[in-house]
Amino acid sequence: MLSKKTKYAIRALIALGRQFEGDSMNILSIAQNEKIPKKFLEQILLEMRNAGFLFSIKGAGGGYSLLKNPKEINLVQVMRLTGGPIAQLPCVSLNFYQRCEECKDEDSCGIRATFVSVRDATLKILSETTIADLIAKEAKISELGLH
Amino acid sequence: MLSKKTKYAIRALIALGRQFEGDSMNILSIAQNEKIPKKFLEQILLEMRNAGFLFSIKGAGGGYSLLKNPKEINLVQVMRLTGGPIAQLPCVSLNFYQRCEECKDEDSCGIRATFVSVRDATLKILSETTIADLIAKEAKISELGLH
DNA sequence: ATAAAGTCTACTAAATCTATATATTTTATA
DNA sequence: TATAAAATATATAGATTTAGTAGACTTTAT
Repeated sequence: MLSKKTKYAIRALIALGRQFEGDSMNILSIAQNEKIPKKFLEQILLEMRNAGFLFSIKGAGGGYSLLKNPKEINLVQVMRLTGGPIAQLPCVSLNFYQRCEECKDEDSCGIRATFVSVRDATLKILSETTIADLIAKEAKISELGLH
Repeated sequence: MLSKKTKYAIRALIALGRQFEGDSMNILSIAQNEKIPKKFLEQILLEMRNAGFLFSIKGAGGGYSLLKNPKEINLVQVMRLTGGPIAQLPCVSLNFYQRCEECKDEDSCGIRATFVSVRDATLKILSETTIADLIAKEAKISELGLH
């Protein structure tokens, strides 16, 4: 399951991505627009800032802006940053690997092999989807009035 | 993340599948062979019994056996039974749908669209993988001594 | 000086997951 | 027929994770 934290992070990046190279946005306005609890969002933005995705200005009139181009941020990066593993099994995770305690032999484990496939399929989709793609999709549909 | 419950359920089905149409197995021996906490396994087997996957005999000499052919049990069925949703987002789940509170419009939501793709890719793999496949893979490799 | 805004750390509350406990029922068999 | 093996059923405990809140601090524009 995608955590709310990750979902909020993606939504915040979309909001900031729409303003890429434009004005900065403050936490409160993102929180209100995206319906994210403000204090929770603070933590999330801070983490993304410390990871080099965002730039911030303190003080009155301050706020956040996106440092990286939305085209260069894909969902794998965001999920790894905020949500931990993408894999559904620890023994299959590339970045958060943990052996199953009860496992007799990883190489012959059919469950593991299956979830390696699931992981790879997931990784493919998420690595090919960028914040720019999400912005484009949302803009396109609302502009056409298709909803 | 796949819960331990689901992982244990699959492992138990593999163990029972190896004996399909043969002798029944008791909880204790499955628990020991597969390194699953016995009391936890009891609950899991009971659930699968009540869902029509297993047949049980009470009393001394009793135990569990598989009712369905291992070829007819795929991982989607098992996961739905023991683990709940397969989707990574509630708003994308076929069987456990829940709207995102903060969602403005599902049709234009790029996050949602992405995770529909992830769900479908996952569903495809899991629905094509049966208990029989897992048994075959494990048997094949251990027989060849490849590990 | 004041208010707006980000920073940082700690904490709490709720939910979920994992596992255990206890009592009951059923059945084979010595 | 007493005993032990084994499943059934429900309740509960403990641990972990997730989500959200609180509060004190720093920085900066006006």
